[in-house]
Amino acid sequence: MTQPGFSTRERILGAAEVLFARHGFAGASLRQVTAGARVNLAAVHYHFGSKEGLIEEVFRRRLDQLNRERLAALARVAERGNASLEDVLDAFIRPALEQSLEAHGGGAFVRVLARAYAEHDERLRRFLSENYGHVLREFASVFMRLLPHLDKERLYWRLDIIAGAVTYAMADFGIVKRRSTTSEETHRRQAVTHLIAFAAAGLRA
Amino acid sequence: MTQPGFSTRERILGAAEVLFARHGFAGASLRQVTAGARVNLAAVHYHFGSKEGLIEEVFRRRLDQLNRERLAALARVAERGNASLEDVLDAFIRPALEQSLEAHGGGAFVRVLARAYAEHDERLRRFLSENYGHVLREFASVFMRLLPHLDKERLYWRLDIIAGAVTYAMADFGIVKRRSTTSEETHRRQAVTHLIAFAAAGLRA
DNA sequence: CCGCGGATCAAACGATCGTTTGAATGGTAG
DNA sequence: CTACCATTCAAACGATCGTTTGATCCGCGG
Repeated sequence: MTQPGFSTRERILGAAEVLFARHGFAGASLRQVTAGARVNLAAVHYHFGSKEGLIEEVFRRRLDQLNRERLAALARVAERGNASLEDVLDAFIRPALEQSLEAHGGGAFVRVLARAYAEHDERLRRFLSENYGHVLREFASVFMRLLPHLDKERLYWRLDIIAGAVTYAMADFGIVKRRSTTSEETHRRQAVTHLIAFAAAGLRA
Repeated sequence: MTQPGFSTRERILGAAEVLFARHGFAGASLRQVTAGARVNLAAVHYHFGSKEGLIEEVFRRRLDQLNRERLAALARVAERGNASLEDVLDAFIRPALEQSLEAHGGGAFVRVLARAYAEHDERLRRFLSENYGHVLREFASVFMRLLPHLDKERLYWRLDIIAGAVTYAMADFGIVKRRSTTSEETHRRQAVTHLIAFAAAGLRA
């Protein structure tokens, strides 16, 4: 992604994603980004206007794809008719897993996303809510049908808890140390399996 | 905490905690910190040696107290003999809640802690592991006794998931918007109640 | 009374930050 | 070939960063 064969724009986005994941939005400088992407410093402002514009584009690119896949997976599950709780959770979580396993540093974005939560930035929250709020609402309505005994407030609380756990687990922030004999891919896949089982039990309680 | 009546050292720690929570470790400058604490810029280096030293002391001060209270709560639960899963979870989570409700900006530290996870900094992780790893091990062994059907690997995965959920919920990163009629204290207390119920169900699965 | 030392202060250090400028580059339409 | 326009480039802008310096303050023991 940061190598020749990709456009200047794509190389900047790729390098920014990795460096934002590693050092944070304030901690990663545009000079580090442009050095990593092997492009001129001014290219960032030419293509994205500002550092803030670059940050937003890093989000937009990945989240557009991620939420398209989530809605597609949800639709696939819903039309089968006999969807289980685990199926719906899988439709939400697995696309994030698959993206994190993509070739060109896909694993970095889940950490950028976790950073964004920690940033607690109001502008960013509004951006996320406006562009991707409908995805969450769609999942919530399906959960509501599957858990008729659960009142709305309880459901929202639990989905919130799950969202936090997913973010945390996918970003590999945990204390469970990956064994050197286990690949990063296997580790992430195990995390998803445990997450789904745990979340389903918590929702059914 | 940032007001007269507290020592220079305490005022710096208080202001730093709030600003690190709001803007991150890289995003909050020492000039902002010393301005907020109403002390001279050089006071940071006089009392803490460097910005890194200040960050470590912000952690040490709160975590020492937090984990002392966690172990005390665990001991209180254990000696009663008939401890439930919910009791043990409460011993882990409630001290964090109580600290977040303390008078002098206690709510800031849980967000600083969440930032630290996101930072993914190896030095900081080692610092946390060396100083507070024994607390986690102690809780794990109690959970192991209460959940004899659960193998060690599964237990560790689930505790990891819970730790993530707790961190995110206490830091108020969620999408559940607090109603204007609900105080921040009530909101946090509700979060803990839902967390414990959810986590207990997930562990029993 | 003096003088020592911890604490605080204003001021400046060089480095690095995001951003801007204006010129060079190179492909393409007329 | 010429003219144009999107792109890339080196260089510099002022602002702000963490850190250091040396002077100044002030309470306390001798």
